[in-house]
Amino acid sequence: MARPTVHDIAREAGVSLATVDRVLNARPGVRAQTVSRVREAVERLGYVRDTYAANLARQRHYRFAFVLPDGPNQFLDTFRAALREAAEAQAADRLSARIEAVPAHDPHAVVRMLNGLPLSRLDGVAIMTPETPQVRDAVGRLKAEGIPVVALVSDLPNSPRDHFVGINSFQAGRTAGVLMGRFIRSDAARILAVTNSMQARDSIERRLGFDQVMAEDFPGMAVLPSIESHDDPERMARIVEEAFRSTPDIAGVYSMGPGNVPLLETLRRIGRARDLVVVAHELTPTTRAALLNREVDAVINQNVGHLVRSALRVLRAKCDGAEIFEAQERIRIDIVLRENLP
Amino acid sequence: MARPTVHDIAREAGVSLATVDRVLNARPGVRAQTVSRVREAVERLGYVRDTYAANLARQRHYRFAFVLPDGPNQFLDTFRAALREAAEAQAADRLSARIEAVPAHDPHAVVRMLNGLPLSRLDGVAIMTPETPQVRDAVGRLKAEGIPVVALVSDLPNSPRDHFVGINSFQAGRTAGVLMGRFIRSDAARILAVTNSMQARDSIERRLGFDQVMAEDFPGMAVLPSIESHDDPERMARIVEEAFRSTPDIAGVYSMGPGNVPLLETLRRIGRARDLVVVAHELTPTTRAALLNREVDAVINQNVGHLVRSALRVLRAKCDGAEIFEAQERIRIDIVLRENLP
DNA sequence: TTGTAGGCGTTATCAC
DNA sequence: GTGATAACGCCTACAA
Repeated sequence: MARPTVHDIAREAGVSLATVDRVLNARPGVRAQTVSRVREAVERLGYVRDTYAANLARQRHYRFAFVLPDGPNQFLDTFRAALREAAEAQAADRLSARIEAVPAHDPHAVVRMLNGLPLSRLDGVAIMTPETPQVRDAVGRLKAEGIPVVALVSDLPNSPRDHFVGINSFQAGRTAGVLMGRFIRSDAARILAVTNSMQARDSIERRLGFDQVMAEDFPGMAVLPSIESHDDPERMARIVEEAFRSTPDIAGVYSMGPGNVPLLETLRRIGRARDLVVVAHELTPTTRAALLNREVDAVINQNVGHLVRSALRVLRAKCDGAEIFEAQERIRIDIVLRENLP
Repeated sequence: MARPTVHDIAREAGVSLATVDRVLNARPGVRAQTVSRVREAVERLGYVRDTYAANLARQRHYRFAFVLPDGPNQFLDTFRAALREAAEAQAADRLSARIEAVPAHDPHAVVRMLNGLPLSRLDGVAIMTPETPQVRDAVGRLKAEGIPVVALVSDLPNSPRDHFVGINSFQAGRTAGVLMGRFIRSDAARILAVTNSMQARDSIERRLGFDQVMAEDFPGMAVLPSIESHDDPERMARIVEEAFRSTPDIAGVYSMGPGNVPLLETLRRIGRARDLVVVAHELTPTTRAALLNREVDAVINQNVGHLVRSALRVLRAKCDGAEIFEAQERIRIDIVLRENLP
């Protein structure tokens, strides 16, 4: 009636505990015949290993490093908060997650950080950074040392990372596009696309998806060339004002990157904050407030809690050599409107 | 450097293991002074209980029953599949979840089931059923026996259930409403609202939310009185055809309940499947296919995986007398379009 | 190739 | 009130 243990298997198979353990953990030094005797007993009794006991005996612990860009960014703030919270909640489960901050926009700093990680006291690494050849190599070195690596939010597709935790930017852009097209109540319209930098692959892919939907489903609408703030609020104000001056019939704004604070301020200043359809990415205090006061119409979001928990689960699974449960790890593209704001 | 254990606490506080355990588990029979000595040691060393070891020593296991309506329903099918999957994945963590099927639309059967549950072999119950006074009493009896109870998908707000796992139907209706209003490209339109039964509280609340948004934000649109299929496909066909005959200028259909298969078949038959804005609830094989072929424009969804995992986590927490992590347990109202289909 | 004995960190059952 | 001591189920030296 009660769950069978290794003792039951041992008795059933007529061998000792150690032999059962060797078979269960696929260790060498057991005769093929004995192996199958044990396997049969496992099968017959319906044995499932007790992970609590196993982890206890193994003295297993998971020490992870999260290499994240530093600097002021509301998305990153909420992400870091979610990570700290999750790490704290799982401390009792022998998990620790350190945040390793790296100056944003400094690819060399990321590489230095990755190469300087204390490999002997580390069981996995999560990295949020744009891909460069040097980053790729650094990931390769970590993998060569046997350390699991996951890419976070921004994929490193040409590196040997084990897994990507995040959403497909192209699909996210398509989702933004269809909302823009359907929310604008006229068939012909001009749309302004804004980001910090079109160097970032995220922005490129989002724009690609956005344009694709526009071309397919809203042929009367035209998306203007992307304007770039380079993370400079004053530049943002200038280029947005300029765009509205030279193209007054803009009906929608697609904010592909960060910088929603200066963007919305500028729209407010020029008196266009309420009559436009605005679609932005990432739910932050700013976009949340803007949804509530109807300055932003839709936010395309990736839930930071999910990102964090998924990264932790995947790293754990990779450490244990366990399968990951794909369906659970797929990060959804959330559409957040004023009405379904969490 | 390594994590402190109860042994370290005992040494630090100058007491024995047993005393430390008594303090940690708030058991009686320890002098107040000794208690604070131990507490201080815990504080000083930063001790956190190892859940693996604790669960092992306690021989803790979690046996849950899920009381679910039987009968053909795509949402329930996906829900049951998700439950089986989650239960299997957590079998190694000493969790078992049985599904107790109950004839749908038979309140007495639910009550009989609840009253007949083997209380001595049960650590928690999740219930998906409409609220009736008898159900309320049955939940009361379970609680009186000390068994944690969660309501699933459909809340039992007047019962002493510990927690509700699901979404707010009113908000879900508002979300459907705003999508309908914004997706219809004219300012004046008639909208057909369909469900199986307006007896169900879910449908009532969804309709309420839907109407509220319509009145507030789309004053030119009119929602027709809800039509009810009573779970009869032929009746569904008849009433929908009739509605379109008597009101040909319908521009949108809001499907509040189950029955999307006969609804879509009927729309197809009368040649209206592609020119309407259709908003439905719950992502199922039918609504998924309809999103892909553009017969349905938006689906309001509650992720079954989340529902299941949340219910399991909450029941576990209640068994352990632990706090639940609210943010993680809030089920989101997912908006699913063709573009962000998972 | 197989078995024995002890330990992982916590809890529970005894004595004192 | 308090303290030894033996589980819990699994893993791992080391011995045979």
